[in-house]
Amino acid sequence: MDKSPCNSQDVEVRKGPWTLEEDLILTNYIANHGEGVWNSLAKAAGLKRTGKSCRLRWLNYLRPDLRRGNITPEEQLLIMELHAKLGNRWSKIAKHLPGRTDNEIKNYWRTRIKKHTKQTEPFAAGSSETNEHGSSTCQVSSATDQMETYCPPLYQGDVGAFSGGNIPQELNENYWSMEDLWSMQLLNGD
DNA sequence: AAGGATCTCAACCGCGACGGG
DNA sequence: TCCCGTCGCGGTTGAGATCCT
Repeated sequence: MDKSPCNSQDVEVRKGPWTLEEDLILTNYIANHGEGVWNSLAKAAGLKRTGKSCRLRWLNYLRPDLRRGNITPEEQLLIMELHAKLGNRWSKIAKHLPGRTDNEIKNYWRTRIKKHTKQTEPFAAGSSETNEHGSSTCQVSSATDQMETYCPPLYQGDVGAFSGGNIPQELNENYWSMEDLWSMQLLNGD
């Protein structure tokens, strides 16, 4: 469909970083006409971008109600809490954090977890055999999975910690308890 | 001061859901 | 009911910035 950039009739599609001029065009257009069907918006605004790209740029960068800058400790806690409940449903999590985007939260989470995983790697390596028989609540199938649904090794095999039975089954399988989150707070140290 | 390693974040990609014709 | 266009989401990548040795 859009895979033929040489097609003479199709306007060539720009990719990569947005220029200031493009930002201005998009912002002005939306200010005047509002958000709409993104594909036609891109064309109507005269941008050589896909509607998808315009949408992303607007939602993640240009929207006037965006809060840019450091995630506050309160927001951090909320993110952790919501991630424990919702998993990687970044857009859902973002809805609870006015002014923050799913992309921002996703990036924030991943870098945090990456850091945390590194910090605890020696432990994880040492206790890796615990996962072999699937005896813990964590289903680690790869390094990536470990990052996404990481369980602090201290709790591995210690399912009894959840014996209160308050954790819904589908959550119990992949996500952290609040205790985990609080302990991570301490590890982060900020 | 230089070079390498690591981190951060904007942007792209692929897929599934949804709605209209 | 099927097909097509569009949207929204989650995962991934790459470039620039920053830190470390």
